[in-house]
Amino acid sequence: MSLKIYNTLTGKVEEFVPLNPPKVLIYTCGVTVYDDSHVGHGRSLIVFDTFRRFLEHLGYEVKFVRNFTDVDDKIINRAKEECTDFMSIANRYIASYYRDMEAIRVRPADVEPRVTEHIQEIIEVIQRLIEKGYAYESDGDVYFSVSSFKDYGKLSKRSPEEMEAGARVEPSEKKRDPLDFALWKASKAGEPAWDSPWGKGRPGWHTECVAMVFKHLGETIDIHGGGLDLVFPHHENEIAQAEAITGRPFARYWMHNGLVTVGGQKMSKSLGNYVTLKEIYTRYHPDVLRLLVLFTHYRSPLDFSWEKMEEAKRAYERLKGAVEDYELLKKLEVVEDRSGGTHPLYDKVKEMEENFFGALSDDFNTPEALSHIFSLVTELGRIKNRAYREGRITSSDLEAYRFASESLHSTLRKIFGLLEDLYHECEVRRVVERELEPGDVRSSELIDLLVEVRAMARREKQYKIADYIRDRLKEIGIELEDTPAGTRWRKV
RNA sequence: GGCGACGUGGCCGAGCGGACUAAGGCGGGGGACUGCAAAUCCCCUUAUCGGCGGUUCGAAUCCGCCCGUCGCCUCCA
Repeated sequence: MSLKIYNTLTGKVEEFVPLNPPKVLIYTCGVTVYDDSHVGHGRSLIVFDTFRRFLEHLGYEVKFVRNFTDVDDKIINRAKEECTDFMSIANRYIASYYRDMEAIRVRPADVEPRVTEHIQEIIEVIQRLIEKGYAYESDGDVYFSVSSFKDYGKLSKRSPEEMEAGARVEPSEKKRDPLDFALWKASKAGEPAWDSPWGKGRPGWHTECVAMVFKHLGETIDIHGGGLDLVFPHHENEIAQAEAITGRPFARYWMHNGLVTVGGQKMSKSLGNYVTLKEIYTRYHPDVLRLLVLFTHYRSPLDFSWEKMEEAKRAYERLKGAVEDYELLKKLEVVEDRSGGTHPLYDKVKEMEENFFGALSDDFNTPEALSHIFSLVTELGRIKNRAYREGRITSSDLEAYRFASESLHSTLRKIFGLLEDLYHECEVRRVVERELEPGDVRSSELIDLLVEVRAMARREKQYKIADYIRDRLKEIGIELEDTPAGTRWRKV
């Protein structure tokens, strides 16, 4: 089955053919570390993390690089506000980023380069551009000459003439042309600075990605990804620099995820309408966010709301329940049945897997893939329903359930990064909520005790007492569920 | 102003020329199960796809115009 993905460069869905299979080289633009990451960053991170997992599943040897921009205006400004140096700001938010990624289960990239560790490589890229006549020095700055690169605008589909007409470009006496962009900026007093052939300064934003790609991946990579808002000017400028130097395609496929909006407007720092990842995972299991992201096609806009988080949470609980309920079903009385023949569920599993991977192969259609997941979840529910009615389960139903739920779990975990901590949830949640719930272990024993007492009351048909216990537990966030195999409880 | 995207049931959201009598999720109603709940299942809510006009044997899917929403053009995932 061939993989098809939409390529921003051509504007078409194309068959994905890596340059040197089975290797696949991917680069995505990471975050600028001057503040906590929000849901907008999270979406992009989750999308590409999931896509990478899918490529690995297909048998590709993926080398994945995602950078940190650890020196730029915003970091410097933040440092000034706090009367500290830019490096401690960067380090603080890199640490914060790693906490977030661990919580939302975005795997680290194979290489996570930092700009400040690649100054020499950046300078070399700039020097090569000057040598080839694509860049010029001007009073300690270095600019890329947009008019010297004929393909400029091919990614964002706009021509330099149109942009001039738009006339919203930054004016500067140092630039020969208003469209030219900075590769190197002479540093002002008190700002971080590195020695260069053009004097003390620091790199402009657009060069770092080119230098890092060249160093860690090579001159042509398979996939370059990032948020839709990076298409212009950032990615356009990357292409200009890289292809001016090599004369060869920089990235064969450009993938851009749609933006996260709030009430229809882009989630961003400047609008102040952002929700940090930390807010998300202190209120919800991190899988809920992953599910929310995967419920929308990666190229469509995703309008964030807490209502949607609630919806995703319900869906998440259904998924989780389908996988977990095997533990419950096997506690029921199992009746042997030798009716023979294969259980119909095995075919359903096969069908689900084929449809699931088929959907992902068609421009990474995660919503459709999830629809196939849920059709299997419904099949599992049918078995549960039958078992609950009869108070027992046939051995073939139980075995089929085990097979199907394991297959479901393994697919969700490996590809979507969901339900990774199913059987260790208490521990993982305690890590996440460490400060919030120090006494969790003790209270779980107490809850077990109350559940026991309630069971006794029920046996005596003392329903008022039994219901009182259940209602009071619910008030403190513990929900009880009576099953043919006994009562279980969960936090809500 | 320039360039681009989007508008599908109560809400969200796939589908992008013929198996669409339009996936899936969430919500609401009814039923099965339950001491009552919860979980699970079944049924209903549930669609002619922003509007108008074209192309085609055939359009939610292609083209044109209009209306509406958003993005990029300045740092942004």
